[in-house]
Amino acid sequence: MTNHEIAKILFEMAALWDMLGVEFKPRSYEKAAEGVEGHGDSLTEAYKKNGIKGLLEVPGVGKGIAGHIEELLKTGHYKEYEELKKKIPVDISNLMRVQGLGPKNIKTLWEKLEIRNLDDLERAAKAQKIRALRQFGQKSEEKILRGIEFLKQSGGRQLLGVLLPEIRDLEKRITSFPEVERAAFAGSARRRKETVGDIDLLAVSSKPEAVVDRFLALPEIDHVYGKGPTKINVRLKNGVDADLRIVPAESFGAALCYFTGSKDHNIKLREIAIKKGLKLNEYGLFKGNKRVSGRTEDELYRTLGLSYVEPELRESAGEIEAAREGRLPDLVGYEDLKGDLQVQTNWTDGEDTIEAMVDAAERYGLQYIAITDHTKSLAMTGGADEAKLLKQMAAIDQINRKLRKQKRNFRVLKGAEVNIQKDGSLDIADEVLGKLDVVGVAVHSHFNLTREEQTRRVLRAIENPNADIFFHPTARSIQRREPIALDMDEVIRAAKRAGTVLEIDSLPDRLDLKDEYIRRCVESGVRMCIDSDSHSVSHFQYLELGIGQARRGWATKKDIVNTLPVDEFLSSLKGSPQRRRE
DNA sequence: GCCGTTTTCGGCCCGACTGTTTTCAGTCG
Repeated sequence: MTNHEIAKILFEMAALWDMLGVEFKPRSYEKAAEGVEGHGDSLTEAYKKNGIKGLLEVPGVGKGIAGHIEELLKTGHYKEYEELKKKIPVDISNLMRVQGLGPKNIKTLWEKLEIRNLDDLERAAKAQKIRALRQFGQKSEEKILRGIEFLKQSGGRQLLGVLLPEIRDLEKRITSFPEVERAAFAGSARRRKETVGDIDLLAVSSKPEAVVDRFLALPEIDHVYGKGPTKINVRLKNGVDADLRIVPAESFGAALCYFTGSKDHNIKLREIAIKKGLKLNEYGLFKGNKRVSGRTEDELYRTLGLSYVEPELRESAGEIEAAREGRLPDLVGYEDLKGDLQVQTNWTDGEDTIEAMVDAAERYGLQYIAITDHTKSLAMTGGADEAKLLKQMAAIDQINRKLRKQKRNFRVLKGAEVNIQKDGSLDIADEVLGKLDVVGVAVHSHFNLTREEQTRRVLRAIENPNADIFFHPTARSIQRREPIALDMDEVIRAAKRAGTVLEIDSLPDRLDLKDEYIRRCVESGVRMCIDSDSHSVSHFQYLELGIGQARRGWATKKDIVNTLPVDEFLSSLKGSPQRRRE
């Protein structure tokens, strides 16, 4: 059973308790579901290894829910859930996805109209049966139909890398309104989560109504869900929802914090406020009616007795405690990278020449890149064999000579993205690998091996003395392909033993390693690198996403090898300098 | 049902907005 499947049942339980009017339980189940969903390790495995103790390690899961999960894993059944489902046999998870429908309304729709799923809901709404219900009306009915339509069209979250440019564009346009002093985007995009559900925007103005009017006039807006004097909620033509909130300058910090989230982080801040006899909301931190803080986030955190928490850390994952004790990490910065260690060119499946990639990387502010074209067993990309690699090395030597002559402070490293074969061996001869500056190894096939087989295969590759970096370790593709089944703790231990660097691949749909594994590497002292995996000159911009992910994993500059200047970087690789002789 | 630098019992964030209501429940973030 996957974590996702377990989490789904717990989410449904939360809704079911809500329908029954039970207090506090819903929130507990919800929190447990979130904990399970976000847990990197399979609970099935954790339970096999450590029994109920393994389950209790998940945040939000206590004795009660751990017992239910155990029952589910052991017997495939969960009695209480099945009984509640018998009482209210509806497709809760899908119905909850309709904007404006929550547990209470779903219960009413089931009791009065026997609506069980989205199809029933759509039929009833189209037949105008819903408007006749108490507490519903024509507008609710129309809203439900729009919600169903929206689900059919887009359905869910989009990749951060896809939305970020559009979010920044909106931010810029709002900033340019004459009544606006300043504007900022917040929400999960500011926390650099890998996917974004909707766009949260914040503006400072003393004329909020005028800002609302100007925002409404933007051509991007498709539909207005709701608007008030300081708040507006719309759907954009690109299919994404956006919220704009307008606050006075003295509330900007508090509003930015509130709007950035995460929700759990905010709740913890508010609890700290309560304990200090204060009240925290989006307008500021208050003692009675007196605002004591809130103009900037920095000030707000300090008043609460905390050091400033970077947005990427605000996931209620220990950052509050660390902020209280002054032991937050000094995160790797967005300007800290000096090199990029995974770059493809038109020698295989990249679009551009080595020279073009060099120019683009230099413009981006880098000092070195490794050219890492695919190798031969990845035939569809025109992967290089030994002879082609040797030829490319000669070409790179020539480019470096030219760069030196032009007095450019830039170096091209000879590398490859070497394919890991099914048995964990590499598809290029050791003798040639030994001539490269940087050897990356990667999984591009046999994604469906068992966890034991896959882990064994990957360990063999990591332990290969020629393998400097393990590229995109879990081979996931967000919203498209599941990660390969790996015992990540084993992988991290092996990387530590062998001195192999683990990569954070920055492509919008990879972001692999993901935040949770990055944090484990940081804790284990395993070094990582942040690469763009560029296949064209425009892809270096994605490095920002990888850096964001690294920050979400609490990584500092010293955890990331390509923050080093080129010579220091090269001599930090395993086996060097013996293996590499110029 | 969870959780703990005020607690192993007694709490559990806070406000905006909608739609249906004549004062508020439900949803959302």
